[in-house]
Amino acid sequence: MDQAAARTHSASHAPAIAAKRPRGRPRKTADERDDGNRRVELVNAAARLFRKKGFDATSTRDIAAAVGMHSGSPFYHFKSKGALLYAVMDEGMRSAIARQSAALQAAAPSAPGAAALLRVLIRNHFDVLLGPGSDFIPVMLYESRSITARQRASLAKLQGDYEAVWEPVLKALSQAGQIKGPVKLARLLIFGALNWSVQWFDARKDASLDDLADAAMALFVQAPSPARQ
Amino acid sequence: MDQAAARTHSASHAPAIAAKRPRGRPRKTADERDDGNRRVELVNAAARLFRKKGFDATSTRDIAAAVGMHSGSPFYHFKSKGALLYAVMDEGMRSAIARQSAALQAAAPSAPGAAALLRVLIRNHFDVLLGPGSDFIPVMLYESRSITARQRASLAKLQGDYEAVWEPVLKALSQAGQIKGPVKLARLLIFGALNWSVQWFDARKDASLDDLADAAMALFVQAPSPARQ
DNA sequence: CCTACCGATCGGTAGG
DNA sequence: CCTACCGATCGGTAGG
Repeated sequence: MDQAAARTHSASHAPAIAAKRPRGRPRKTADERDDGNRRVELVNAAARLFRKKGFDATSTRDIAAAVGMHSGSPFYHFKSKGALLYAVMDEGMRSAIARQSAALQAAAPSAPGAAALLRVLIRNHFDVLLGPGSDFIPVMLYESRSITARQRASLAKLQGDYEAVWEPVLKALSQAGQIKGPVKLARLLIFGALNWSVQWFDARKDASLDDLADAAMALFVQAPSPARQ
Repeated sequence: MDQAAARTHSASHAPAIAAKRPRGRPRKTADERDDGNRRVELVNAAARLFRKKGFDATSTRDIAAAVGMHSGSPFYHFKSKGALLYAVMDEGMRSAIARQSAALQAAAPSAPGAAALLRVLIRNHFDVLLGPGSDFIPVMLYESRSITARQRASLAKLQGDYEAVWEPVLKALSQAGQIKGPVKLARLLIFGALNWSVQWFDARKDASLDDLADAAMALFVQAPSPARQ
């Protein structure tokens, strides 16, 4: 909670005035002494650059320059470029899981059906992929070739947690005849349809994220058979 | 026709015995004098490596070594590494378009309906993405960040040709009520579902390409309404 | 297509 | 976190 509040605060005022930071102990020059925040800045800059240019095409110098550091300084915070990439992915997954839980929580009071739950999951997924500050998950999806097998295994566990929430929802819709075909393949195809939006979605043109969620629901989920129920 | 035949012939016997080539004028040492084929070998090796390791992580030395050349020699055939990437993408798209035409041609005699046509298109698309020798299109899909704007525009034209065949089919199914939601978004979501299979499909486990096509059809296309028609 | 090579860039480190 | 630096690698070229 404290952690989340600090993150929100930092994110909201950081772009405004980067010069003076009245918070924290003003010892020394009251400048450059805000330890942990530089690490966060590095991860954020890395996420943005890795997404825009790709991991291999982004140099650690690019990242350092983006946060006003000199070329060797990122290695004071991260032991390698790969560790920075992993931090982006790990943080992205943990944030996505937290946001998914929150989205479901917000929808819980109305005791929604499986279709309504899936819409919440899909809508949140589009937000995680395409919403403001959404560089982390696209990096995880498209740069996983550049992490080690051990790191990939750790992330796969988080992805399993993320997808575990979808499984009962999809299964229920499958059993109700509203999603057709093998549910395992349906899940893979649906995630593909959503994840690919990173490639073509343009927030300025195209539809809103709500339009996207509506279109996905219409395409994948059939109306419940009026005969039974 | 001649060109296509030559390509087919070359592709079919090349993997067998790479040593002696009885064809062509056996002047000189009857070795290393088969001009144009080295270019094809380079493109094939580049496609395989670009897919496996990514464009940025593949060095021109890797590609040279893969075809038994020395480090500077690929630049005798291609003026830059980027030109090699573009050749992979361009050849991949032209081949995909040709295969799509052939697949439709083969299905034509039975005068199939829109749903049957879509299945042919989807099945061929999976083959292009996941079938034997299918490195070209995945490279085009996942490495487009590394080509120039001009090259991207040329490829977009080819992709337009490829997708133009899908449009009337999807529109017909949409008008028949068998595909729900805005047809433009449906097309993007469907291509996403198919293209993402590159990330998870494992030919050894999982389903066959026919199973995949069946699952996609079941998920996207609803049974025609029995009331009307 | 090989030989020999170059300038640039990169990830990373020592030592403060 | 900066300064100064290193070894390795890379795309590309001249000149045959």
